[in-house]
Amino acid sequence: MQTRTLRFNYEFSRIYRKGKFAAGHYVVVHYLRRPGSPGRVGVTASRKVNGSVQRNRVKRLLRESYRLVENRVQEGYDLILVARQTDDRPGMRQVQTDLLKVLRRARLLKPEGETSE
RNA sequence: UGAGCCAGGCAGGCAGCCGCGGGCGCAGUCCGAAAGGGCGCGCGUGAGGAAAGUCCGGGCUCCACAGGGCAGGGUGCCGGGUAACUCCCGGUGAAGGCGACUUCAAGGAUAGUGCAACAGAAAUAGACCGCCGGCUCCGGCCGGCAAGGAUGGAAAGGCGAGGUAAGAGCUCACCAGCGGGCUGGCGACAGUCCGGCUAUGUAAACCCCACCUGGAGCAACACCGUGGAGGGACAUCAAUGUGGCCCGCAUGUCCCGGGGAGGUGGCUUGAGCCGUCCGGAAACGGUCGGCCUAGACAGAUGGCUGCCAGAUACAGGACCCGGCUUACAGCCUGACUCAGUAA
RNA sequence: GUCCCGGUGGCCUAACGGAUAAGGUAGCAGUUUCCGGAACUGUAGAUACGGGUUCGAUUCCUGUCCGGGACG
Repeated sequence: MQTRTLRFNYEFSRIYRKGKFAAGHYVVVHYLRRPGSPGRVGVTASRKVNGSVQRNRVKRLLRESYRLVENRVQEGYDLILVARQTDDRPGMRQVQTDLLKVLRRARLLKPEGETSE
């Protein structure tokens, strides 16, 4: 993964506090502009997602979804992808389309070249 | 064939491509004075039977501690296993089941104290109805009895016979319980004989007896530790600020101890796993041989495709072991029981 | 992750091992009023779940589930 991962709690806190967010059905994206940086990302699951198996599962799906669309994301942003608690257990396609929808709404995708993929 | 019961085991597999954590190797590039670090390539490795609940027991680490006792907590039939246990194995007794089998905190109620509501005459203590005898003014009174009725979870052993005015272990047989002897057993206990003649329940109520027991927990603990706060030393009025000037104070340099953020260790070779043989009824122990099998710190196992007939439960390590308990789709293997049918 | 508390009607609190589980508030119905409120009367509604000890369990023991707290 070219993008570096967020590591410390204060980094998460600053993005939650100062950044903006956009929510979908399965995922919430918090983002904060950070000029001059290649961009970093952190993946988390809501505490309401019951069971470590479910939490880790949705985090894996989110990581994989992000990896597949990584090169289409605007640079210079810190992102946090938060998995939400839902009644169903989402599959890969659902998470990926939801993530794309949210990123597009937050205008975090690169303007052109995305249709070529 | 159906129903059941017990023990053990598996927990989707294979292939291709992309991706992730740890390890080893390679040498290219970038950063750095260096040590080293980032990016890259290759090889190999990478969650469970419960990893869970945190209910017990240990290892390990730190703190406390001369020795002994009390208090508090725990355990509680017997023998064995184990590092240890509230666990496991075997046995005894009791309860349940036609049975295979299952379940049991299963010491002591003549050490003492407490409690036992309501009902009932009476709850550890006796006479309401009643039965029998006597008296009678026919209302009942006196005495005997504890078999029957009624209440209750429990009513002074049970049941039968004798006996009696009616009754009663009053007497006798059997059974239960209590005490003692003998036999078997390491023991719990079992069998048998004798005796006296009967003792409510509750100790997961206080308690008594026997045995065990310091406290905390890897976010323990150890090391490094920018800055900042504190203390000390030096320097020297040379410089700056305060001040009319000196002393002093702050700024300067060095040291000290404690140590927040962060980093490193602890961190995986261990009461380890697999197999052979031996001892043992078993749990388990021993000999020999082989193997190395996650160590993360926003926290690694995922995605796509194909095949296997179909389907994929409960669920993810966080210092490590031994147990218990709880959750769980679909199966496999073996022993046994009952019912039906056939031979 | 480690350690520690708690669970009673919709909500807030009571209940030496002995009831038909008590009270306040909210709900419903009625009385009162022209109507509403207040007041008065009545009424329904609960021991988180399972097992055990006991004659008898909200209480004692045990196992689950749920909620909360401390450290971080």
